[in-house]
Amino acid sequence: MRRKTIEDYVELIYILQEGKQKVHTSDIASAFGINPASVTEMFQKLSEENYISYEKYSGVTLTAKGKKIAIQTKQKHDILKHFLTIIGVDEHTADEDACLIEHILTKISFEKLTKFVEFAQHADGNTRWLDNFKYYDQTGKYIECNPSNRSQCPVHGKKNIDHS
Amino acid sequence: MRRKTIEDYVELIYILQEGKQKVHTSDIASAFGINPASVTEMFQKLSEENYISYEKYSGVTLTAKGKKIAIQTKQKHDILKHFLTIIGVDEHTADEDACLIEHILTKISFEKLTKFVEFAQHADGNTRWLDNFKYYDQTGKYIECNPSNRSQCPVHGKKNIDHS
DNA sequence: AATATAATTTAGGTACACCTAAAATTAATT
DNA sequence: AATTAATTTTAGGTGTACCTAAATTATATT
Repeated sequence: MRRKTIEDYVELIYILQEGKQKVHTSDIASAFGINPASVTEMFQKLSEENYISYEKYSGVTLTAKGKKIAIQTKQKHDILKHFLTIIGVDEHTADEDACLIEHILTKISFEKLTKFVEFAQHADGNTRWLDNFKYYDQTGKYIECNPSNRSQCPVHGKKNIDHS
Repeated sequence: MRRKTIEDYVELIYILQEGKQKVHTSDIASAFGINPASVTEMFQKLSEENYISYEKYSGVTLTAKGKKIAIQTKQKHDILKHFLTIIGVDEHTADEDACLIEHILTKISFEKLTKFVEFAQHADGNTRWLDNFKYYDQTGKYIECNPSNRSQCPVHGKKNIDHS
């Protein structure tokens, strides 16, 4: 099995597992938009390699091994999605892109991206640059929000745009 | 053929084409680390779909259609790599990750990322936040570089770290 | 409880991008 | 020019994740 396949399946099982005991073939099939027969096949393989515990006709649950990977993958997904929304990507697109990138980004890049998101989240007066970025994104113009030109600054002077 | 396959091949052909007329089976094979026979197969398919012009035993060149995709893909690659290096990923890793992400990032995300890189590149005094990010990356501490605390600011007061 | 319905699994099959080994072609060496 | 060496292609084969159709098992209805 490919890394992407394992991660996609255990991540989805992890998410669907919330509030129910077992995840069924049909749950996965409809979520992925694939045939239930394909899911059965994957359940067998995932079970062989101990990512899930599986008994015929009864659905699956994650093993500790599977759960660990699910959590790691979901975490990557969330960070990636968060990053994309920070730079202005709509939630739906951010979700879709995160879904694909989560499997291939190296640990190094992921760590840097995590730090970046943390940094961008830190709102104690340091996020002015983010407003500036949004302004650039919308207008194509660079602005400098020094105290000296704050009144005519379109972002902090609150004249043209909503940057809530 | 998968989108990724087409893009990988035409992009590489485009890069290897520089300074020579034709790109050969063996060039691609060694660059991708795959068997020359596999490249021949792909040449046939890429030729069928008009991405390259191919004559047996004589190598290939990109068609207009292939070149267009190659350029678009390379541009995506460069932006992605650039972005990753901005947030502190080493060049080699940035290159590898860009290679994979370039095929899957949506147009929307790519456009936002492009803007972000442009914004980060714009050095007219607006990149202080980037220094702050680097500082956070290295120390885990958030700083605020107001004019009032500039002297004791570890980034712009140039006391602790090199942030050239 | 018997039967109808729904879900799951098995069996056999497909497309894709790779592979190896052998054949064909081109290029290099004597 | 003839032979050797290197490159390229053909032919047949592999693994992965999907598919369809049919068989099996579980669930719901009367």
